[in-house]
Amino acid sequence: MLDVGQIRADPEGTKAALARRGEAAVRDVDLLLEADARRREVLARVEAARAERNAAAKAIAEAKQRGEDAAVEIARQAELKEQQAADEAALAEADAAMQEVLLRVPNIPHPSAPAGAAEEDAEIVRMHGRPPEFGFEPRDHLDLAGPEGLRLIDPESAARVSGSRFHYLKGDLVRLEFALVQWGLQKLVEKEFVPVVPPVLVKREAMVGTGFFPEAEAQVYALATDDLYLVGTAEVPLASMHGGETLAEADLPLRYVGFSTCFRREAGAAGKDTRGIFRVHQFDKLELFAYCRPDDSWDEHERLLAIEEEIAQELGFHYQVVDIPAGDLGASAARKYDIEVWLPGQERYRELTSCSNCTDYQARRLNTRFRPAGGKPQFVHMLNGTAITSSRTLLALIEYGQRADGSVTLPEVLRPYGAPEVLQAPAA
RNA sequence: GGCGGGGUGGCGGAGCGGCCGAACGCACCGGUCUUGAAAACCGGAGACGGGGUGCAACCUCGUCCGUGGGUUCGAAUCCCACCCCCGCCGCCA
Repeated sequence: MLDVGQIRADPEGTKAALARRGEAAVRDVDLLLEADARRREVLARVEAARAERNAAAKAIAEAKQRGEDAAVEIARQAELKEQQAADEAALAEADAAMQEVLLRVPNIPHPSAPAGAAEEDAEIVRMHGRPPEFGFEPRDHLDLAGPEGLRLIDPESAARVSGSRFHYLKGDLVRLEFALVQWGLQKLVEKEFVPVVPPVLVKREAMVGTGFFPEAEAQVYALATDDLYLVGTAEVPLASMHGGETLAEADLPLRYVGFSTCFRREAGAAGKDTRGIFRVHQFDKLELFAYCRPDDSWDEHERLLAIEEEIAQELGFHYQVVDIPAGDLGASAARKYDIEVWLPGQERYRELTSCSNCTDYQARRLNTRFRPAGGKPQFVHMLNGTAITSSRTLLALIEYGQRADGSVTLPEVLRPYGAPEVLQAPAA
């Protein structure tokens, strides 16, 4: 959520900045300013009326103290209340109108975020490595590990049990997932991230607070009977964890690494990426999350990206870092980097991880602040980034480790954490 | 799931329907005293929003005692719903 005071102070600047996201956001700023003006106009009247009634109530109290009869004042009070009712209702209406628009307006993109709205407008920041050479025609992860291969990924049974875009992960791939998680966790704990297993069912407030609602409501599974929502990322509970709190400045930055299962409806993705486990309804993820002082957030953003790159490099991936264009940013992000890994099976770069600076957008919605030395409380900045996923990281490892005979070897670094040297087909 | 108790400022904890934005204690900030500190004493301090100002200091008004409704001229205080915490019972991976 943006700062209304800031928008009021510089409406044209705000609109110009938001125009990089598209026209809808610009129109919303106008709506917001209208609603805000209306609200303040009514508010002035309502507050004057309230002041009058407060004074009258005080007069009644004093009269009663003296043992006098206050019937006349009481009658007057009833009258004032009557007159005020319409304005109070108008105020509630104006408030609601403003809130609605305010929740919809996305974060202001950082000036350095590239122009454009399409995936292709992303700027390549840098490349690492080069595409692996196999000396044979590389296969994709489903050929290698699916029903026709090592039988470690079973989408067919899952389709019967749960529907499309679900899968069973079996045998050595499960060991690999847990090894990856342990390895990642170890690395992040060394970097002083606090591990967290958060709740994956959250209330509506958490979804709104992190900016997933209203923008991405269609992507979220809802449990109607309990009024809870399944998170698509640990970002939601990690961002909400300190909601309403005023953090101590000395505690910043707060860095967490959350492990959670993630649930995504993938509405609107019909027919897209249906092969294998690239785009699925359920996967596990190790997520980076940081709370920091506003002055530090751009450094923190680079730091999170560097960690993601370190992970990708140690796993042996060839990738490019892209800077997501303003028009393609999620509502909460001011700037976002993706790491796109080269997939031998698809012969192209695909999103592996993502890393966003949401500045104070989520903090304002969730009311998470800190008190600078001697100053007034202000909103923290929040950032999030993917460390490791059980879908795409696993997928890439399978494709990178393949050999001519269809067997798959795994990186040395994971062996101490329980990963097998070579993936074996399960007994059953 | 059933029954009972409870949510008040940074923390603890009072609070009669009007004199309560809220006693008191701790923590905090400033001052006196002291070579310095501690102690003692004196004083000050909440958040958010509107207006007076372009900002700030400051002044002023409003809102906030878990959340949302209601009763009342007037609600921290009474009523209802919801959320959360604690206890006991039941059920259970």
